Order: sequence, then structure tokens, then C-alpha cells
Amino acid sequence: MQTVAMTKPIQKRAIATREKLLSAANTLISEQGFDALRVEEVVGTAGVAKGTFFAHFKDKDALLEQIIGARLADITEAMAQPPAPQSIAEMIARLAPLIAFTTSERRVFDVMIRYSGAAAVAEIGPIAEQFDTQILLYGRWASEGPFRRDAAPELLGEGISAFLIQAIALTFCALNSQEALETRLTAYLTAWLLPQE
Amino acid sequence: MQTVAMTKPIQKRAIATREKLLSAANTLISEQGFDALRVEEVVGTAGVAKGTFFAHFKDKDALLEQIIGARLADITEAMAQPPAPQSIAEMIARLAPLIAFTTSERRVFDVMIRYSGAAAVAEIGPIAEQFDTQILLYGRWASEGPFRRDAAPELLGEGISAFLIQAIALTFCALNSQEALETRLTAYLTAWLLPQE
DNA sequence: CATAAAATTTGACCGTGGTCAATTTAATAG
DNA sequence: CTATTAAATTGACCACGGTCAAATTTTATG
Repeated sequence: MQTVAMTKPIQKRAIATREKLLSAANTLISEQGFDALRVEEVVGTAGVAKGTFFAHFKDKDALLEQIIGARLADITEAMAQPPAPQSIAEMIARLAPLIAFTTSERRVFDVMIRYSGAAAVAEIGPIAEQFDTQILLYGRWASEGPFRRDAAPELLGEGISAFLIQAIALTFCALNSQEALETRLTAYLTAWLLPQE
Repeated sequence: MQTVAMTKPIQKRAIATREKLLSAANTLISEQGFDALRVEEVVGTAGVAKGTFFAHFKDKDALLEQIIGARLADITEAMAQPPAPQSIAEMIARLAPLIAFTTSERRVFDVMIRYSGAAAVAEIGPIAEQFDTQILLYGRWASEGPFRRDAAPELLGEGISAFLIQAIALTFCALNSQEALETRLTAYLTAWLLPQE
């Protein structure tokens, strides 16, 4: 036992197997959506045994966490590129891709909510990490736009995130359309970011 | 076919069976908690066949929706009795029973979130109904206490609800304690109800 | 009562997520 | 090259939610 190789005991083909599983899952999801994903289909497509799946992912949701987290990362990065929005309307327009993805399937929203509350944990998951990043981004937006100045940017960011979730949650009730979501979110964010007293 | 009995085609022992199922479930939950509840145990305790369960409840969550909805109704009613809280601290103290129940088990929170977004649907579920009632209550509190006046009470109520959910969601991350929840909620509600500009 | 029609209940059966002891494969030492 | 050890993989198996055609019980009718 020398000084080398202490951090990573051993791994090899396992990385390739994991990639095969993720790739198979992504393919199946693109074909049939998140809700129709079956573990047996994933391992069948990947060409491995069922037990292997659970050697790589704690459960099915852990796989979804990785995949959804990765997609959120792309979306978040794209949202962060342009300069900060200078009005509520601009902000909501900027949030459109995130809203579209989050409302695309009920399952996506459920998994996101379940894994969202993990900020600041040692082993932070990919979804929680994205929530963290988003809150920071929203905080930056709040501080770089013509909005209230009496609260810490991060607090304002957390509020934006909370209102976004609330607006989306109400969307999944049958008769609330996308139109309603934006109207509702506008009311929330106006009261949150532009109080009149 | 005369003029009588058009609304209720037929029912009889079914009501008793439903009561047996609900009673059995409540007993089991009080003994082992929500998460350990098994449909087979419920029907075993109630003395009916498995299929009967699903003739009465669409799925397991539908049963939980009824039970959790009923408990929320009790809690909400108790919260509504005293006069409106006159400070953020009083408000959070008043919310204590609701917070305690909601954070008691992860499963409870998950079911509540899943069924919360149904306000204003024709066939409104018991949990969504309670959310609705709570938002109205919070709106009343906001209007009857020394808080901002530049937004509609119901909007303020929705915000309180959104922040409460956000604070609770963060609780389920390992290292956020009850203490942290109240601290966080205080910050949220202060910024929401008492903006300084 | 007898009989038909509808509501309710039944339990064998299935789909799918998840477990685990046994097997195979890769890494390391002599 | 062989032996030893640990990681990775396997697939039979289990747990549990949910389905459905058939059997049973209730209600309605003459």
C-alpha cells in the first residue's frame, strides 16, 4: 500500500456501464417521455442486468435526478447569459424555458420538488444544486434591476423561486392554462419585487 | 321509473365498507405512521378483499388524500379560531400545528404538494380545499393585522402559503432543523408582509 | 316470492420497482 | 503465470400497488 491511489479505490468498466444506462434512459425519455420510463426497458436497451441498474443508482428517482438535473443545468445556464431583466415581464419571459420544461410533465415537477430541498448538504444532488444556482441568479437579477432594495438579494431570489413553484403547482390543476400561470406569476412577482409601501 | 331516487342510484353497505377502510387506515397510521401504510394491511384489518379497496379509492394516494385532508381541516379550523395574529412572530406561532403535522413525515408533505394544486376545480379534493381555506385565512390575517396594504388580501395569503411551503421543503434537507425553519420563515414573511419601501 | 337488473365484493393475477447471494471480471502481489 | 482479493455484474426472487372477470348481495318490479 503505497502513496498512490487512495482517493479512488477502483473503477473501470463501471463508468462505461453508467454511461450506457444514462444514454439508454435519455433515448427512451426522448421517445416516450419521463413517465413511461421503465427500469427494465433501460437495462434492456443498455444491455445489462437489472441488478446492475441499482448498483449504479439508488432507485429509479435517482436516475431521474441526474437526468433532470443535467437538463436544468443547460436551461439555467442559458437563462444566465443575457443581462439581467429590467422588468417583471422581462423576467417572466426569461423564465419561459424553465417553465416549459417544468410543466412539460407532472413527473418532472414531482421529482424536482422532492429533490429540491437539499441545498447546503455535504453531498448535494444535481437538482438541489440547480435550485441553488437559480436562487443566486434570481438574486442577482433582483439586485441588478429596478426592484426593491430593502431585502438581501438572496432572500429576494428565494422568494422568486417560491412563487415560481407555487405558480407552476397551480398549473397542474386541470383548468389552469399557461396563460393563467403567467398572469398569476406577474401578480406574485410584482407584489414581491415592487411593493408600494 | 318515477320521480324519486334520481340523484343517488344505489348505495348501502358500501358506506359502511368505506368507513371500515378509513377506520382501519387511521388505526394503522397512528401505530406505524403514513409511510409504513400498506394496502394489504388496510384491507386485512378492515376485513375486506383487496379489490374492494380500489372500488372505493382510485389508488392508495386517494385514501391518503382523504385522511390528510381531514386532519388538515381540524388543524385549519383550530388556527382560525383566535383573533388574527398581530405580528410575524405571532403568525408563525399560530402556524405551529400545521408546520408540525406537515413536517412530521416526508410522505405527508409529498401528498399535500401533489394534491394542493386543484383549487377551483369542479370536483375539488379535500387537500386542495384546505389549501384554499388556508389561503383565505392567511389573507384575512394579512388584512386584519399591521401589515402592508398595497396588495389584495388573497394575494398576500397566497404568498404566505408559498413561503410556508418553501420553508418546509427546505426542512427535509438533513441539516435544516425546526429552528432553521422558523428563522427562515420569519425572514420570508417579514419581507413579504412588511416591505420597507 | 320470484326474477331481473344493478351495485358491490372477491381474489387470482399482473406490472414494475427493488433486493441479494452467487458468479464473473478486473486489479495486485509474488 | 498463478493466486488472492475486491469490484462489478447477474438474474432469480420478492414486495406491493393495482386490475378485472366472475361471484355475490342488494334493490326494484310485477
